[in-house]
Formats: sequence, C-alpha cells, structure tokens
Amino acid sequence: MERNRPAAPTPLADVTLIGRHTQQRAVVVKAFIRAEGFVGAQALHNRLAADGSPVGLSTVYRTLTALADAGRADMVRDTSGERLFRYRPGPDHRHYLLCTECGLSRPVDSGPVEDWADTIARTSGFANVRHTVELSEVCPDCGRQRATAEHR
Amino acid sequence: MERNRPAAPTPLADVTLIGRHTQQRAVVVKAFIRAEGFVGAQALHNRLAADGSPVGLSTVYRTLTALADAGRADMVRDTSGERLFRYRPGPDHRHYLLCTECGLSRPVDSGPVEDWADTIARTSGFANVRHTVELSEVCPDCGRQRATAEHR
DNA sequence: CGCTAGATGGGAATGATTTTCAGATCAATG
DNA sequence: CATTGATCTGAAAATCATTCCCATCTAGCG
Ligand SMILES: [Zn+2]
Ligand SMILES: [Zn+2]
Ligand SMILES: [Zn+2]
Ligand SMILES: [Zn+2]
Repeated sequence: MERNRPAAPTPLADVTLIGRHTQQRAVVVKAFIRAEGFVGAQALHNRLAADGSPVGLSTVYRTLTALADAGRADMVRDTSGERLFRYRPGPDHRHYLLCTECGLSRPVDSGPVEDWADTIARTSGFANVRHTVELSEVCPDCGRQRATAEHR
Repeated sequence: MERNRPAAPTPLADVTLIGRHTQQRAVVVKAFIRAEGFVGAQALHNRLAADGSPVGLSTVYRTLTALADAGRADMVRDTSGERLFRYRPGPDHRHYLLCTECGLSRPVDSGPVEDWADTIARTSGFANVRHTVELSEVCPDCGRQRATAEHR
C-alpha cells in the first residue's frame, strides 16, 4: 500500500530474523503476535483475509515454519494432527496447558520435566534427545459450561 | 481356513475387547503384537500384504484406533504427523524414547513426569488433564552409523 | 439353518501441508 | 534513477495420511 520510511522504528525485529523483509511477512508476523495463543496456519490466513490483508496461504505457512525454525515460535499438534503455532517472545522454551474446547493456552512451570528429560538424555546413550510435552484438558470456563449442558 | 476348536487358548483375548471377533481383526492384532514397537497403520498394512494376509487398509486403521481407544495401545505422532501405535500388554501407561532414524523404541521411567502432570492437574483448575510426552532422538546404533557417514 | 447388527474393503473424498514456477519485489550497485 | 541477480509471492497442482461410503459379507444367536 504505502512505502515505509527508511529505518522505521519497527516493533517487528522478528521479521528480519527470517530472511528478507517484505510487507507480507510483516503482516503475518504482526497478526501472529497479536493472536496471543496457539493458531493454525489456516486460521491465521482466514483472520488476515477477514482483516482485509489477503496474504497467500503458502506465505503464511512459510512464515510460521520459518519462525518455528528460528526458535521464535512453539509448535504443537492438536488432536487432529493439525499444527498450531504460538509466538514466543523470550528465548525460553515452554510448555502449555491447552484447552481442547476453546483453545485457551496457559504456560505451566515445566522445570521438573526439563530436569527429567535432561537426565534421560544423559543416561540413555541416545544422542540429540528432544522432547514434546503437551497437556490438554478443559479449562474452568468450558468445564462450567459443559457441566451445565450435560448431566453425567 | 480351518475351524477353531471351542475355547481356544487364544493369546488374542484382545480381539474380543474391541467388538466382534473376525478373522481380519485376529490377523491384524496378531501382527501388531508381533511388531513389538511403534508401527504406522500403513506399514502394518504393507507387512500384512507381504505376508500374504491381505486386509483392507480401512480395517487396519479401524483396528488400531479401536485398540488405542480401548487402552490396549499407545499412540504417538512422528515428526511428520503420522500416527504410530504400539501394543501395550499391561495396564500401565508408558512413555518411550523413539529413534527418529530406525524407529527403535525403549520405554523410559516416567514417574517424575507423571507426578508433575498430576500436580498440574490438581492445581490448575482445569479438568480432565491429559498429557502427551514424547522423547525423540537418534539411538546409539544410528548415531554411530551417522558419525561414520557424515563429517559434521 | 436363517436373521441381522456389525464388519469388511477399496475406491473416492478430505483436508492439511508442500511443491511448483511464472512473475513481482527487493537490495545493491553503477 | 536504471539495471540486475537474488529472493519472495501466490495460485494452482501435487502429496499423502486418514476418513468416508456403501454394496457386500459374516459372526453370533436362536
Ligand atoms: Zn476452554
Ligand atoms: Zn521442555
Ligand atoms: Zn536408530
Ligand atoms: Zn504419562
């Protein structure tokens, strides 16, 4: 739409971490950060279209996987196997509680698991151990609603 | 083929746990148990075809997911998102180290994670917390081979 | 032996993700 | 500015695991 002024005070330093700075990437990253939670590539793509910033689905995929590769996003899979991404502001690797109903996510203290994983890695004889930990459930809100709706 | 004697000393009691006993299910379950490790539905299907016991792919999928639902199998997703199943003889829920090269799997002591998950479940206010923990890496054998093959 | 709810298979349908590739854009350079 | 090689973009086609459909079988039960 309009040209950026040179040396803009961009709050999107992240865009520069994943190759060339383009308008599309800026848009995707901005929307991704604004999302504040796990989003699927498709969902983000729809959201962008709705906001009047049409960006190719391929570009959304490319940007999200690039962010994940660069360590700026966490990636999980929902129960159907779809990938969900979440922006990671800091350098710390985290794990989250993820509501299977509404998608609300909350980081949890995962120190113990990290220690455990480290121990396994050290004692197993296996190299390059990586771990995936997902906690899924129904959040308080959804739980309440559900209790009201069903009688079981 | 041939009729079973009544009250056969079947090592396949599991077949009866998931609905009607059919020849196909018996074949699938038997092969699944014999596999001793994580297998994908397609891989199992191929193996069966190779062994001259053609069973529909749909049936393999149905049987494996039924076993998983009945708690007789563990399910994980490999890095590409494909589902892998592993037969679970006992009632205990386990977690495994899974080699990303050759598929070798080894159960690990997951007590600490279970405790941690329980704590989260109790203190989070979330209901029905379930967890997924996967450890993936390269096993000693594959690691050695890799070191020999590449210089990095 | 007959009946019927449940099971089978295989080909088509799904749906997320990836690839392709012909332009559009960019950053740098002269 | 104009040029240019490197990168990026996106529409459409390709992949590929998994599911769906449904005509056809069969286990289980009188
Ligand atoms: Zn919720
Ligand atoms: Zn961790
Ligand atoms: Zn291995
Ligand atoms: Zn566990």
